[in-house]
Order: sequence, then structure tokens, then C-alpha cells
Amino acid sequence: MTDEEKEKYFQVALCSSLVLFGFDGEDLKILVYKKLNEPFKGALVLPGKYIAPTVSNDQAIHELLIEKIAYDEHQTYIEQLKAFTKVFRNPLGRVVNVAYYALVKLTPQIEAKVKAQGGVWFPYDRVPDLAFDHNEIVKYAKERVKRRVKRRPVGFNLLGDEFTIAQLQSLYEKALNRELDKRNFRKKIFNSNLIIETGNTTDPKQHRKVSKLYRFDEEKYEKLSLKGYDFLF
Amino acid sequence: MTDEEKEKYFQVALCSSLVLFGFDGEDLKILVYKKLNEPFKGALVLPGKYIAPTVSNDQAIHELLIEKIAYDEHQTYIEQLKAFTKVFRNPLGRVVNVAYYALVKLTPQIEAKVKAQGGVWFPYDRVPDLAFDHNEIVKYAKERVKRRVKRRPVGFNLLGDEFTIAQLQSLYEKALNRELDKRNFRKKIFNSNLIIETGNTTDPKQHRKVSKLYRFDEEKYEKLSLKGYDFLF
DNA sequence: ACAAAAGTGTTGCCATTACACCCATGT
DNA sequence: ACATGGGTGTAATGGCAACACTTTTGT
Repeated sequence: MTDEEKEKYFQVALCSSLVLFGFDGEDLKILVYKKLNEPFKGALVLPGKYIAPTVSNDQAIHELLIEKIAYDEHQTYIEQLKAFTKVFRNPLGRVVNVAYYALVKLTPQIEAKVKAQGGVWFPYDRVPDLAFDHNEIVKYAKERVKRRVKRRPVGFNLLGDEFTIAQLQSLYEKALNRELDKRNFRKKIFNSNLIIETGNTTDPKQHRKVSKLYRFDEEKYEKLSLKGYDFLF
Repeated sequence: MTDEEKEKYFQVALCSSLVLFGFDGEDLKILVYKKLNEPFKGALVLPGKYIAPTVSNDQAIHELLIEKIAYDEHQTYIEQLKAFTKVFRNPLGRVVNVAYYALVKLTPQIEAKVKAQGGVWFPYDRVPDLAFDHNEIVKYAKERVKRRVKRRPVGFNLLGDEFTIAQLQSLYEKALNRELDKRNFRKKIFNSNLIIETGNTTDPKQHRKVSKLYRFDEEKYEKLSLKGYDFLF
């Protein structure tokens, strides 16, 4: 490549936006910020940042998650969605947005951090209009999550170490956007053998009736997924 | 964004590589070129090109397909795979590769053009070592195609307007990398109702026995896919 | 007493799998 | 005559969907 060509091509900027899904045991939400500077100052956008040529995307997303939610690496599922590349998607110049999504269980710590940063959670199916092409990114992310949830147990990343079957079902209903039969749901989940009773129960003070707590059997899943195992749903 | 920041961030180059799958009615192949200039001169690579800041990715992929295979737009399925973004994937600097794959039916015209351009087809499961991170891209593309073929009738893009059930089955066997039962395959295909007899048959001079030709019912598929219909396999 | 949420089985249906032979034609 | 490839049916199995009541406990 000639120097001339180098000058011609090495003029693009790289950024990443993140569609962050959070589940609090009841509702599934998406994180949004109000933009503080131009362009589109004041508009709602996904969390994101520009990436310098020497910084890896992984590093950038990692930083973004630390800044915005003080996350726990081991409890977070992160995956690239795809690149959004339209020529005029950003008024500053050609900016390629390599978008990601992540799944986290909401904890009081995260809630506090988000509040401090000025972030707002919107319910999964009531995300307002966003600037840039971020509506499109959210739409794409929701479809991806729906597919993933159907075929792999990624949903477990949205729950804590322990959870009730009702919570798990509620999560699946939100993500798939339809109601599921309680008995059939239990059957499927228990038949998969990917869930273990922890022996603990919910706090009797919080609910009418206590219920059993379970955890995800990661080891068993690792073994199965090596064989190309498809989860269910 | 300050001018200083602009200078810092707008220094990345954008390129696209294409994993081109071709089917000739018998075998599924992937297109590869020998690199003519540095870096990695002489090594095998996927077809690809750098993208100027003012050019859209769609435009670039379109040009690439015209250059390499003189393709027919309407008979080609194209989809973005994802962005490959590693910092040191290219020795010239930070180059983000937004990779695509495409499916084409091989015709004598395409074969001739490819030959003229110095391209080489390798069988689906015998692609040799490639330069850059192109091995990784091919691997990713194969997985994507496998999934797509399972759930949507994209496979039909690899066949012509008319095809025999045997050709269709052969394609599915190659893409899914396993053998399928002839009777069960026909049952599934016909039950889907997405295939129509054209009334024509294969040329009796080419085979021992003539066989019926079919075509894909696009209209019916459009209707079904609006309802979130999942194909089969 | 009643409201709220946890937990539990059966049945019918449909999709998937496994499996073997006949027919038409070109050599 | 035989080799090649097209075309056809059935039975067993397993997963999925539809469906209603009892139990516990806080108010």
C-alpha cells in the first residue's frame, strides 16, 4: 500500500455502543443515557465510547462497563452484535460502530452506580427513541438475545447465583415476549438437568410462601456444549 | 469532540473480507485468492478490499462481487458476519475488518470470471491456511451458514431457479456436514410447502433417469416468515 | 376467610427417526 | 444383465402443548 493510499484509508473512527440488559428478578430493562455533549446533546443514547487505534475493543467494552456499572466480570455475558457502518451515521465523520450487548443481574451496587452516572433503565419493550442509529442497534440486540435465550442458557447470567423457578420463568417470558405454561416450563427446565437445588429457600418474610432456590450447573453445561448440545425453547 | 480528539480517533482503516460460498449442484466450495502485494505477498487470503471513508460497506461488497465473480444481484444472498477488530491483525495499522459472507450458485460465467481473476475454489471442509486472521473468519462463516441453513431457506440461494431434490439434499448434507435420509428429507421438504414443481425435468441425456425439477416458493416464504416462522432442520 | 404464589400429572398430537425395495434408463 | 440414481410408506418414539387443582402462609 502506498503512502497516498494509507492517507486515504486510515481516516475512519471506531466506536462501540453497548446494549446492556439488566434483570432485577422481575423486570428486564435496558440502560440508556442522556448525551452531555454535541452532537445530539441532550438526546438519549446507548452507553458507548470512541476507541483509540491502540486500544482493543475488549478493553474498551471492559472500561465502559466499569465506568457505567462497576460490574463483576464473571457474572456478565458479553457478545459482539455486529458492525454498524453507514457512511453518515455520525455527523463528525465516518465512524464505524461495533456494537455489543451484555447481560447482568441487577444488584443494589449496580443500581447505585448507574444512578450516580445519570443512567436510566427502560423496560425491555418500552425503550424510547434514541439518537444516531441506536434504535436499530437496540432492535438488533433484542432479536439476538431472543435467539440466544432460546438455544443457550445465557439467561442464567441475568440471574444471581441462586434463583427461583418463577424468576427464571419470568425472565424467559420477558425475553421471548410471550407467556409460558408453568408446568411445562418446569418440566423442560428439570429435564435439561442443568439446574441444581441449592437446598436454600427464599426468605419467608418476603413472600406468602417460601420457594426453593436453584443454581445453574455450569460444569454439566460445559460438557454438553462441547458436543454441540442445543439448550431448549 | 475537540480537534485533538478527532486527530486521535480518526486514524483507523476499514476493510471488508468476503467468504464466498459456491455450489455447483454437487460440491460446496469457498473462494480464495493468492495475495499479489505486501504484506503477506503470495499467501492465500479471502477476497477483500479497503473501504474509503466515503464509501458504504454495501457499495464496497457490491464492487467486490462484480470484480471477482460478475454476480447476479438477485441470485446472491449477502449478510454481515461481524467485525474482526484485533489491534494487530494487520501490520499496516489498526484495520477493522467487517466480514461478510455470500451464497452463489456457480455458473459457467462465474467459473470463467474467477479463473480469469486468479481465484481458486476450495472444498468447504478443505480450505487451506490463510493469512491475517482469515482462518478465523472462515470458521465463523461456516458456523453461521450452518445455523442459517438450519432455520431459514437461505440454501435456496445456492441453487438455480430450478433444482432437483437430490441437489437440494446434497447441499444440505454438505452445509450441515452429515448425511440425511432420503425419504425423511423429502417428507420434510414437501411438508414445508415451500417448494413447487416446475413441471420440467432434468435433461434425459445427462442422467440415467430423468428427475423432476422444483423451485422455491418465495411468496409463501415471505408470508410465513412475517409470522416468525422457523424453517426446519 | 381469602388472596397470592408454589407446586404437581396426564393425555393427545405431531415431528422425527429408522429402515428396504422397485423403477426407469444408459451402458 | 447390471449399474446408477429416482422415487416411495410405515411403525415406534419422544418432545411439546393444553389443561386444573391443592398447599402454604400472610393479611
